[in-house]
Amino acid sequence: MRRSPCCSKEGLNKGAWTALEDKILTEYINIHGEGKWRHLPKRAGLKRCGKSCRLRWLNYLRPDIKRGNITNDEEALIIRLHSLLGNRWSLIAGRLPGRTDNEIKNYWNTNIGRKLQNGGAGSTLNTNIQQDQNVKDQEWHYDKGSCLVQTKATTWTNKVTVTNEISRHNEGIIIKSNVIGDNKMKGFLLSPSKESNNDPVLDFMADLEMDGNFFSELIEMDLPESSCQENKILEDNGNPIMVDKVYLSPKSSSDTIHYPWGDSWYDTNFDFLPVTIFMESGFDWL
DNA sequence: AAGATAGGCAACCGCATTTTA
DNA sequence: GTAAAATGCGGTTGCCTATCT
Repeated sequence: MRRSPCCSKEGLNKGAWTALEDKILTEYINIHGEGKWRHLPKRAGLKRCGKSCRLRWLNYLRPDIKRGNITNDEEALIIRLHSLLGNRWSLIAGRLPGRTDNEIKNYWNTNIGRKLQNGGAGSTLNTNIQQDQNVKDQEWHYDKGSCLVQTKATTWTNKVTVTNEISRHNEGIIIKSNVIGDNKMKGFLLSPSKESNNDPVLDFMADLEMDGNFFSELIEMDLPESSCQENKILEDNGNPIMVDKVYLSPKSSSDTIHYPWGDSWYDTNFDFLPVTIFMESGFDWL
């Protein structure tokens, strides 16, 4: 037995919601709770698609929605999360209590995205991240493809090799030792297989299941001081280059790393600073 | 003052994934 | 196990308001 269609689109209201519709929806959900969106419009007496009701509730009517402008801290966090996750707005929103994915997406498109576009990534953003970019005469060795991406909001499916040893790299991504543990990252390296023609991001995704907690810990984990330079990485001569992902790199020149995809070796015995160094405050809930 | 343009945001649309019969 | 509905998500649209000319 199959389900019946979610709703007939005939005779349904579209466009802006009226105060009366909001009231009806709010009262219905207050009594019956969220969910069952398919049946909600009919039962509540709304001439709306269930999908529309859900959206209205989640983006506007929910009591825990935070109103008002995005704060500097929130903006900094959005930027940081976006550099890690890309346009995973729902996931980013999950880290900003009271903010919706739609709101963050709109904010990004109308504010941050524009800043980045106009001034170059990281160059005009008045954020804590930028302040921390002023560090350091570091020697950077880098290559494309070292980044973290999540395919879905709660589950990561990543292709990685996890090892407690220094590993050869031809098989693909390598992570050395205790990636997630006591919130310390000791020698965390990701790289694409140099033989692979695949997108390194995709390369990175398979084989290892990580739940939402992994991301929580990932956010909290130690990262190199300059990895948060908004899409900017310094070449050895000090000139910045623009990349489209955040790279994890060694902290100091004494820890010079030749990344695996360069057919070389690496030593992961170096320190990372906490990611929260880039945010001044307000992220205790992370 | 009026029309044009730009910006902001709520809502819609279509696709992917998950759930369920 | 399969197929279709339900749900979730990101991209896009279009309306409203503010600002500019």
